[in-house]
Amino acid sequence: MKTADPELMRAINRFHVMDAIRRFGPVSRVEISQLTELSATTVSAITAALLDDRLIIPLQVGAVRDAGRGRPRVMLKLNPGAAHVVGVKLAPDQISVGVTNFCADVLRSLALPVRIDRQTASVIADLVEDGVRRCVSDAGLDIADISGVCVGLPGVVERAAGVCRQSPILQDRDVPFGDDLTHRLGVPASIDSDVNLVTLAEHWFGQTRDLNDFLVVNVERSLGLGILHNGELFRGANGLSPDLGDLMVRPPGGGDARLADVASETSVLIEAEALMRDREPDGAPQTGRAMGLLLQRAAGGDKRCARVLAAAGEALGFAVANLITLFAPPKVIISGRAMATSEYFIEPLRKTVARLLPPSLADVSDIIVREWSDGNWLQGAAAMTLRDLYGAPWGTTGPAPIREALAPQIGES
Amino acid sequence: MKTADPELMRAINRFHVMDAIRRFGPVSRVEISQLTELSATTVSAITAALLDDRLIIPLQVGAVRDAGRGRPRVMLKLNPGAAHVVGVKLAPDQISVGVTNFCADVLRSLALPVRIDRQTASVIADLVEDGVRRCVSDAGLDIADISGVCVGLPGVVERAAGVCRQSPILQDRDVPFGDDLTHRLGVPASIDSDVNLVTLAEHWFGQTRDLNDFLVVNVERSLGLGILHNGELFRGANGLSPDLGDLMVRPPGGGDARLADVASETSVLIEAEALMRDREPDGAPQTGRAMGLLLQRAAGGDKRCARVLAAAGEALGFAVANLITLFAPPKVIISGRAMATSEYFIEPLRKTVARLLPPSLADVSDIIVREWSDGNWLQGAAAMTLRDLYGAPWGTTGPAPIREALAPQIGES
DNA sequence: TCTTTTTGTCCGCGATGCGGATAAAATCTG
DNA sequence: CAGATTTTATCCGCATCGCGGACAAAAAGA
Repeated sequence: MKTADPELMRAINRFHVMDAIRRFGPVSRVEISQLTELSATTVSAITAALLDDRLIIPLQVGAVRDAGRGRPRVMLKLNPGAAHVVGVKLAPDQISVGVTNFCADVLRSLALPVRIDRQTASVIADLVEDGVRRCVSDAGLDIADISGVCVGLPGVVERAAGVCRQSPILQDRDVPFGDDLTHRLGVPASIDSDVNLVTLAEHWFGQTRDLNDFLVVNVERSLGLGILHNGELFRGANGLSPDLGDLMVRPPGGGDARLADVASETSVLIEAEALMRDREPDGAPQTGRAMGLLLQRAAGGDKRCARVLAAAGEALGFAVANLITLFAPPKVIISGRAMATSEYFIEPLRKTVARLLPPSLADVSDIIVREWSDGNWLQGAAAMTLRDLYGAPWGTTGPAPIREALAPQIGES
Repeated sequence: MKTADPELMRAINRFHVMDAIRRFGPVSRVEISQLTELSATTVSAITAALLDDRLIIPLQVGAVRDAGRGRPRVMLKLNPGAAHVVGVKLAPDQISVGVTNFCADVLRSLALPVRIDRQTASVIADLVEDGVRRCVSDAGLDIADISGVCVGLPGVVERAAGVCRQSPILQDRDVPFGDDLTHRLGVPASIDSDVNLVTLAEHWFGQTRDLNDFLVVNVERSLGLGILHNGELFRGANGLSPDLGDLMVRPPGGGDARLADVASETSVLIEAEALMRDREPDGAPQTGRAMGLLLQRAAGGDKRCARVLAAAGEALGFAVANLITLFAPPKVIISGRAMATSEYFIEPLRKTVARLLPPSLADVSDIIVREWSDGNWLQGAAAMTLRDLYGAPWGTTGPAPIREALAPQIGES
């Protein structure tokens, strides 16, 4: 635990100032003062320190005249060159790497179309290392210029420990990716659930920017759940991010099933395989291709194809209704590339949620659909690292845990 | 938002000191210093202020010799008389009221066996008001001595607003119980989900005292869920506490059902009614009586009765498995009076959880069963109010919300 | 009685935030 | 064009806080 001392005070206020500058673009000191409710004096002191550290810079482009008399405001903004970070996204069929500056602008990105499902963790780490080095070099930077790396991957990830407990793209469990990459690259590397990255990206850059509570449900080959609660990413105890695919549902047919086996793209494709094969006899089609075909057929009036998508939507809707019951978020964002944006999937989902939600929660949540590009993911990964560089000091003032060494001693007295 | 100023610093540290004194009974200043990691100087200053406010008192009973030389430690403890609070629990068939002191010791309690299911909110408020006044008077106190009142009731409660959104014991929705009672009694009154009270009681007084993350599942006439996350009660966005009974499940028979209609005592009794009636022809038996009978028959080897209990346990186990997947709590506490403690209910629950949990989470959660008395609930209600009196300063340093008045102004500039 | 040991308090330092005065830099006015 | 006005940013002095070290207090042991 961190005790509350002047240093913490400053850390908190400095973060507030940084946060205001980040969120409200070029902004003057007075505005920061109003936004943060800090005194002008304090803002001045903190911005002076930030300027001194080169974390922010004044915007002097023609001095945006703000149509009033008086001394003109000096607009401050993040210094794009203050730091560079690397974001990596591991997906079953692709590794995406991107270098961003301090504003999370993607300077250079790189996509390696590799089927990593069947690779060992060590091989994957090799690929990631190469990708990162290559991408950094392509961006005209040296690896020493990089302040941090964040890797997003599906599954259950314990960010604090840098360990991936379990993932659909890794055969092993408890893979210490964080330390491994830190060691390989000589740069602090962290890992997190891919959905957490997209959740943070949504919070920092998306339309949900000013919303402090929302859920992100990511539907791709696997299912992910990101929870923003009170402006912070929600993690279970131990810092484990939950895996939506591990939730259990009972399909109408009976029995128990993991949600991932019912409502993910992978499961839908398996389900649809028979339907597809009857007109496409050349074996199991490629994933991306097959999903396109399925959506196309559903749109073309193929009832059976539509039914497969609807079943997945209903299963996910069931889970989403329960999540809304638990978290009551004002917004639920369904994201994904192909299936997630199809009306044949979304409409049944919406209907199911509406049907199952208790009356008292009927109107609290908007369900919106958002398609994400690789750039968004990389921005999320960047944001995750940048958040540390900004020095967010939260989670440090909780009640003290009982330290084992001390507890018995007190019991005796 | 609260800015980080010296005042906040002091508030945080003072709370840490109060928390240490509360949790570790009579404790000396050095020990507080070690527990909180605050300097001896700071602890001395804060305890001096607390002593001055009469919130704590030195324990001078014979000066507990701690078997060492040197200046003897002055043990400090909470001043029981520093404040008095009232806790109220509303259950379908009973109103419990208790007066506690600053240490959450129940000084006097009172149980009104009233079937409040069918009463209007106004009548219930009348009953509560009378009960509180009576109990306070019985304790030899005046209503003016009471620092706060907290009412726990099942359902969806928005504590911050003092409104009960929806409850199985109230026909109306959005009942503003908080303001109503505050006005009636002239004492700050708050309401909360009953299971939140028991969760806080567990955290403050139970065996889970030093655990910062756990779930409480309360099984009585209705189903409740309390979540302790990071040492704080978890509430959904809007401060709504989730209602476990509103979670949806699919019973093996097919269709959708609210968990409350499958796994609560009420639902089990309805299910079992037919079985019971065949030997007990005198109409629907009393609730408490009927559950006893059901458990007795199950223990006596009645397979059908056991099956009814097992079905409820399995349904709840299904939900608990999903909750563990989401929150990964080290402990899950199943609490309740009758059914919750029966092996015929718990064993199927445990088995279901074990069967459904993903391998990566198989060992993270202990499921333990705890029977709660009225006293425990009242302590929880007391703790909820006392927490405010201690001045816990959390949740005040989050990122600033965009204030509507200011946001457009910034957009223009 | 004197030493040793442990506990609690006092003093001075540095850091922080804040309010008010002051400087800075523009427009408006005559 | 010079002074008044207005708005912004900074400087100064003050109060509060936490902390480290010196110091007092209170007991047991030598």
